[in-house]
Amino acid sequence: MDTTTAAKPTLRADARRNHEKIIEGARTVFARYGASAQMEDIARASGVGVGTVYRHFPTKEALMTELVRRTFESFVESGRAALTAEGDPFERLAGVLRGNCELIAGDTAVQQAIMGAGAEVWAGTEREREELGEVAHELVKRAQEAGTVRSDVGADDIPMLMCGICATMSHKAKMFDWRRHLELGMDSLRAR
Amino acid sequence: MDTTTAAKPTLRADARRNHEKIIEGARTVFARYGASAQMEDIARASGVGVGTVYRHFPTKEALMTELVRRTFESFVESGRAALTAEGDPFERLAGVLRGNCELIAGDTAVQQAIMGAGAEVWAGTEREREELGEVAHELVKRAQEAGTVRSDVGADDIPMLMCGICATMSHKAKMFDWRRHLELGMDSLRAR
DNA sequence: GACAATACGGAACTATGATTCCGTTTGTCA
DNA sequence: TGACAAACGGAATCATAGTTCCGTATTGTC
Repeated sequence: MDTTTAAKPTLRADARRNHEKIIEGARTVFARYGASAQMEDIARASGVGVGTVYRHFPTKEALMTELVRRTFESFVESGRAALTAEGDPFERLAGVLRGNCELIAGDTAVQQAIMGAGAEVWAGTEREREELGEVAHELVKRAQEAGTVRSDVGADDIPMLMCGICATMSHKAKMFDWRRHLELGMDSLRAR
Repeated sequence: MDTTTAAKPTLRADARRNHEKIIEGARTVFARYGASAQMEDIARASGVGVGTVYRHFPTKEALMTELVRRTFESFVESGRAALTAEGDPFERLAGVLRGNCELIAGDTAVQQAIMGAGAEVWAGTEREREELGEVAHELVKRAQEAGTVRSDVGADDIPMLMCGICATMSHKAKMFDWRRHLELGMDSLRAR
C-alpha cells in the first residue's frame, strides 16, 4: 500500500488521532496564511500543543511539504482519470485544469508551492511533480493528435500557466478573476 | 516640477549624495532578494550605515515602495510613448509589454509588487497604478478598434497577465521561460 | 577658523516566531 | 490494576532581523 513509510510500525492510538488532527488543522491554517502560517496557530487549530506538532513533523517546512505533496497527488489522480475518460481531448485537459484550480483556489500554501517559492517544499515534492509532468505530457499529446491544441505546446507550458494563475489567485488585492485568467490561458493553447 | 515633496528644502550635500547611494544600493539588493532583503545588506551595498538608511527612509517597506513606485512611473512613461507612436496598435501594445517585462526580469521586488504581495507597497503605488490602468485601457481600445485585439478584453486583463508572467519570472527553480509565457499571453489577447 | 546644526555609523535594543525541553498525562500490556 | 513506555503541553530558549539611540564626524555659515 504505502512504500514510503516503513519506519513507524505501530503508533499509539492518541498519536494516530493527533496526526490526523494536525494535518487537518495545518491544512486550514496553511491554506489561509501560506508559508507564513505560524506554528502556534496550527497547534491551536489542531487542538494540540506545539510540542505535539513537532513530535509529528520535524519542522514547519516538513509539515507544509506533506500537505502540498498530498494535493499534488490528487492532481495526479485527476489527471490519470482524465486519461482514461471518454470525450474530446481538449475538454478533458481543460476539465482537469479547471478542477485542479478550483481545488486550490482557497489554498495559499499550494499556490505558493506551485509558484516555486520555498526550496524545501519544491524539493520535497519532486516525485509528484514528475508524475504530474508525465500526465500533462500525455494529455497534451492527445489533444494535439486531435488537432485541438497548438503543435508547439509543450508539457511544460501547463505548469507555467498554472504558475501564473496561482499568482492571480494569491494576489492580496483580489482584484483579478483567476477563472478569466485560466480561460485566457487555455485559449492560448488552442489550435487556430 | 515635484508636487509630492515640499517639506525638505535644502539637504546637506553629503545627505543628498547618500540618498542616491541608498536608492542605488537598495535597488540592487531588493532586485535580488525581493521583500526579504535585509537592511544590513542594503546599507552595506549602499556604502552607508543602517542608521543612515533609516534617516532617509522610515522603514524598509517605505524604501521598497519608493523603488517600486519609480519603476511603475517608467511603465507609465513607456506606455505614454507608445500611445503617441506610429505603427500597428497591437504591436505597440505588445512592444510596451515586452519592454516592461525585460525591464523587470531581474527585479524580484517589482515582480512581487506586481503580484500584489505586500499591502504597503500596493497602497503606496496607487497613483501610478491608476495612471497605468488608463494607459493600458487606451492602448487596448485602439488595438480593438483596429480589430487586432479580442473585443472582450478589458484593461484589467493586462495587469492580470503581467501578474502571471511575474510569477513565472520569480519562480525559484527557474524552470520556465517567461518570454514564452508572455507570448502565450499576448496570443490570448489577439482577435481570431 | 569656530560654532551650530545636520548627518553619520553601528552597537544595542526589541519583537517575533520557530524550536526545544522536561514535568505530566495517557495508552498498552501483562 | 500497576508499571512502563510513548506521547502530550506549553513555558522557556534561541535566532533572526527590523529599528532606535547616541557619541562622533561633516557641512555650511558668520
